[in-house]
Amino acid sequence: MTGVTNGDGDPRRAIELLWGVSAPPRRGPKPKLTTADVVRAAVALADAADDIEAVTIRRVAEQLGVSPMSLYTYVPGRAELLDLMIDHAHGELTAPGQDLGWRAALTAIAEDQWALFHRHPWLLQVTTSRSALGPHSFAKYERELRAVEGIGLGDVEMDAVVALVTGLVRSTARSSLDHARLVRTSGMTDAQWWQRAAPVLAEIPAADAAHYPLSSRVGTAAGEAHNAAEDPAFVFRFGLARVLDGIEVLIASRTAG
Amino acid sequence: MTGVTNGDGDPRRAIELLWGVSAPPRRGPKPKLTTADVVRAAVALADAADDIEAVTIRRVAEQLGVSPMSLYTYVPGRAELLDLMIDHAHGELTAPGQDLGWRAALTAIAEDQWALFHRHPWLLQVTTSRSALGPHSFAKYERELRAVEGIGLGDVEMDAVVALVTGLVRSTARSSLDHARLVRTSGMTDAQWWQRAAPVLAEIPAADAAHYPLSSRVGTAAGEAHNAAEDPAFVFRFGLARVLDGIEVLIASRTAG
DNA sequence: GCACAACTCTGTACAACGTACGTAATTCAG
DNA sequence: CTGAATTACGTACGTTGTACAGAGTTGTGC
Repeated sequence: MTGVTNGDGDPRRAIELLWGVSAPPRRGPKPKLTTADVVRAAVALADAADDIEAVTIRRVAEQLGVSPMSLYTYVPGRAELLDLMIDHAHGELTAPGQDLGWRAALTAIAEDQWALFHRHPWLLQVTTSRSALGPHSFAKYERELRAVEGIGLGDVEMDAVVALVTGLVRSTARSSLDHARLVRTSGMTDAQWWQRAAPVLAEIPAADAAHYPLSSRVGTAAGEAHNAAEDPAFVFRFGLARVLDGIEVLIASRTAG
Repeated sequence: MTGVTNGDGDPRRAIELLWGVSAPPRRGPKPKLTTADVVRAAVALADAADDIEAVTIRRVAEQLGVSPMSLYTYVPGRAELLDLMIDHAHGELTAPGQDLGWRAALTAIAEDQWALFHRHPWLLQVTTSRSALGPHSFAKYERELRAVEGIGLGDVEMDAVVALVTGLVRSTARSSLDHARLVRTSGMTDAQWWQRAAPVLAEIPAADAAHYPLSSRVGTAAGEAHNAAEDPAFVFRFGLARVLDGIEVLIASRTAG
């Protein structure tokens, strides 16, 4: 994994690939594949392994029965392939029902994204870049804005509200998925892990519960309530309710004036 | 580009390193270094490069004037080194002032973390779960809980409120830093990138503004308001205000009952 | 029909990574 | 003084993205 992302960041090629508007070749051998084939194979690999690191040029090529270097015919590099994967996955998002009201619409959007992230956990392992402005990502933003249209917010506020809600989903889904991945790769549940960690911590005077009274009380209570050290699904729905309440306060202040 | 995972190894060794309680060696050559030296060098590298990928065993060793394999004397592996780096950085966090009230205290904590993430952007490149068990991470959680202690919330709610606020900081700071890194590595500002991307998008019928009326209107408005395609600092403070308002609604409902 | 340009596909190669392994050097307990 | 413990290091393996050069394939202009 060399950290250097090749590519001067040429928008033309990236956008053409995302929108599928590259002209078909006029000469040369018939391509064995399409860019979409490569993207689908990469998504399948990431899904199966529950890990974006499983998406290597060599493995995608192998899955497609083609030499590694051939992939560079369809995709400029690995970074751009990840961008394409993201927009591909965003195509699975759906529109909320009509005339739901902003609160129900935002809730539906948030739940939809929450589910998407759990279907494709690798989405949250990729830092999105500018070139991820494909058709499905565009449509996603448009739907999000439609949910808060005409409720008394200014344009800048609409953008911020949408960023706030989607950010909450990303943040809590990331916790959820990182945690699930950790349980899977370590082979230990939270309880099992704590069972091994607790005696070690107990030997350390500085880690005594007396030094961290709230942590030990609240941490224990939360752990027992959720049957785990953390419960991101609870934080997601709890947080969404708080955020929506907060947005309601803002709307009330706007429409009251 | 892709994420970086930290430790899932043996809890005992990991915890001993985090709390610095390993017994000094009784025989053998004097160690040239300490674990803290290694952690400091790694943090310096990550800070300087603004990238966790710069922290390679080989480079840390070079910085310390030591062979790569010697580092394994002080640290079980790269994953555990990342754990240690995180707790080390958490040591820079400060306590909010006394008797501020929950709202000011949570705001101070959020701003403190926002600043920390901007001082050490690599913190958000490492996926953290169970290993937040060092002394400074413990203290961080304790301070967060203290901010919402005694305001009428139950233990489980206190935990959720704290997770909500810190999640907001992480989410918006991540946007901010990913964006800054992108500008740096691509050498293009948002405006410059759009200047090159716009003509390409204009050639694509499906990408016409008529298909995305709200996106084009709101996106333009937000872009002009912030002088950039996105302004995570604004979303952070806007979002924090909404979240605090939402928490206030919850507190009111608790104390009213 | 033919030459050539355009295009696909592949093999080889390189630099970088984490780290397993074996070994030499150093220090202290007995 | 000997042996055990510990540090330090050189070598080596398997992995990664992808640059490069060349071979094979096809449509176009003549």
